Amino acid sequence: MPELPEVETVVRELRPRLIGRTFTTLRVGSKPLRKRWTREWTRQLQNRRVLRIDRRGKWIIVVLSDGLRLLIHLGMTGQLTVVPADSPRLPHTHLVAHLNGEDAQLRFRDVRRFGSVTVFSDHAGLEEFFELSGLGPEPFEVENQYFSERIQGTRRCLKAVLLDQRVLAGVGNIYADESLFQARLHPAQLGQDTDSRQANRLRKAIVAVLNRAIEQRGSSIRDYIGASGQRGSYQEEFRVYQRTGDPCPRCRTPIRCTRLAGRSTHYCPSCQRLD
DNA sequence: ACAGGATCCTGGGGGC
DNA sequence: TGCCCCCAGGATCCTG
Repeated sequence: MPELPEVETVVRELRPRLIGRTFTTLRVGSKPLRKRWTREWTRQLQNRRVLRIDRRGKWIIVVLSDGLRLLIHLGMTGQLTVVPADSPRLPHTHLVAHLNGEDAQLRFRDVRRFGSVTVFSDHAGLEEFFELSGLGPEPFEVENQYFSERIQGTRRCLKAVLLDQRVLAGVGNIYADESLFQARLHPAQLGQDTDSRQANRLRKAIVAVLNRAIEQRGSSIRDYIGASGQRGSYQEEFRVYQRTGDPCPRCRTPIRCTRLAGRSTHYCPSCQRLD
């Protein structure tokens, strides 16, 4: 569910609520997430203090004392919130970490359990994990040449390339569609048929769309909420995503929906031509 | 090597 | 109202 803007919003809202505080008691649910929880992780996290919170693509990194790293992925329906300890515990809450000081808890809730929570002993261990998964660069730091080469070097369609976390880290189904619309590129266009001018346009569109979405604290379609429990509002600015049949905001042609790379894909058949 | 499809899981909505 | 099917913001494994 959550893509880069949603994850960035969670991280920004976690920082003032978590940094400087210590995990005291940890409670773990019985149902497994993508990675099964170990007793060792509970032991490691106990009495560790939160020093910093970072984001890499759709990953949340909680840096704790003694180099420990708590790595979290929200999957499709993950929610990471800091709430008063006495607030009702909702169903599908898989991890509760009690915080010292004020009576608050960090909670991880995930209905579909596509999310994951993992612990790494140090910076090197986490970097090795990212290395192994081939996680690509942050969209904001990408150079034109790198992006063009990655796009032109594949026979996959642009939609599939944007969803590939090894090319860019953080773009998902919503922002892929919105960025392709902004760049006026057809989602089914093949990477190898894309010239560098178009690739550059796409790169710029991605950055602009992501930045605007972050300003709006991400998109809340159904499950997504930030660390404070607040919803995002970028869904009100969707121009193609989930707007099948609506008039294109540029040319009034009805927005079309098709299936690409196994995902529903929204585009304007008139503004986004396949050449 | 690469691309596309199936899979993991739960809940909500539409059609009958 | 009930049932069945399809769909959903993601990542990973398998197949051809």
